Amino acid sequence: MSLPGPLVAIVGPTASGKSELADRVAQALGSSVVSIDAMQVYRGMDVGTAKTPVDERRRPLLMVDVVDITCDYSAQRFQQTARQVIDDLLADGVTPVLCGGTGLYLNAVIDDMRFPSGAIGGTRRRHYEQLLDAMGADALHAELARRDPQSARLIHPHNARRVIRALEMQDEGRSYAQHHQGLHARRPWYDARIWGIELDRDELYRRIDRRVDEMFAHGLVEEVERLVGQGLRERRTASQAIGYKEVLQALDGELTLDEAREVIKRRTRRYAKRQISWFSHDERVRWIRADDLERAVSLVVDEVSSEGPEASKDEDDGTVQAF
RNA sequence: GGCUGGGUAGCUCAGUUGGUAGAGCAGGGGACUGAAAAUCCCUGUGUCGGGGGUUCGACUCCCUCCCCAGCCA
Repeated sequence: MSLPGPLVAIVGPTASGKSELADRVAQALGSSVVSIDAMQVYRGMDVGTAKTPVDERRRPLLMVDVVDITCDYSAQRFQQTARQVIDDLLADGVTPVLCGGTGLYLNAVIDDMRFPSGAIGGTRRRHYEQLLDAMGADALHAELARRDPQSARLIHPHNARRVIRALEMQDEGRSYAQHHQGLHARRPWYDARIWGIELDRDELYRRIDRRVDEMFAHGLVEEVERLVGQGLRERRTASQAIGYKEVLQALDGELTLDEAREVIKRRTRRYAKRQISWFSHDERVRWIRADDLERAVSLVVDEVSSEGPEASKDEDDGTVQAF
């Protein structure tokens, strides 16, 4: 049984030029772009997430502005809605163009990733967080080791966030270790053609610096002020986003605006490194340089259109290490 | 021109009574199934400004030159 598809995915580190490439590819395919980004889902978070402005979009941009910042989103919710969106496009006979840098969300959508069904968060999580404060990370990890030694072995004691998650799963009668597959062993859910944008580190960092400066020029501070009125400070997910967190600190007088700008750049660089690390361990990704946009567009487009939706077997066709 | 401080890892600096160097930050690498732009782990050799000398041995002492900062002319 062949997988649904095909679909195209453009991935890569932040500020590498994914959005433009994806938009152009979607234009060529008469399709839409599906954003794979944990922060662009939030309504009102625009300049800080580098969301392509409406009037610059050649094709519809989906999976952005789907919730208010007061909502604490999750990978599972993203999986559900994004798959619905993708399936609708496929049903219309077009090739969806996914685009984004949130590795977990990408894999949650295009791979067979199953989340436990129980509820999340709420009082139980608060309970564990209080426990963490009271006993410390090592003791909490020891508690996990007592209840679920297999999972405890997979999680570093200091990674309290994941320790808590594993304890929650244990409460649901599940084990983190059972669901854990690592990045390598994932089964595809869709027939996805994944392209990664590659560029020199120096050039990437220059682009990041430029982008951050542009965000300030385009009203990042005003955007944050506006969102504060909507409760940004109280939200744990939205308020920790790069750019938002630091401007919030600046508004609180903990940083000067210039310091905030530097911290944002540094944090973005590190984020980019994590993205590269995540995507470079997926063997399906074919890396391309986007120096020549036209060439990149036709490379991606030709690859799907030459085969047609039928010939979509998920085989490793000699993986072009494109130019 | 004279005096006084300084010149040690990309940056800021430590370096004990002479035994060929070490922190913070930056940077690099990695993990990853419900917060993921999050969370967590690993990672520090550089002509100790140049040259000469003393010494078994000098980043550490002496001489000299170069550079920087401040003060005095």
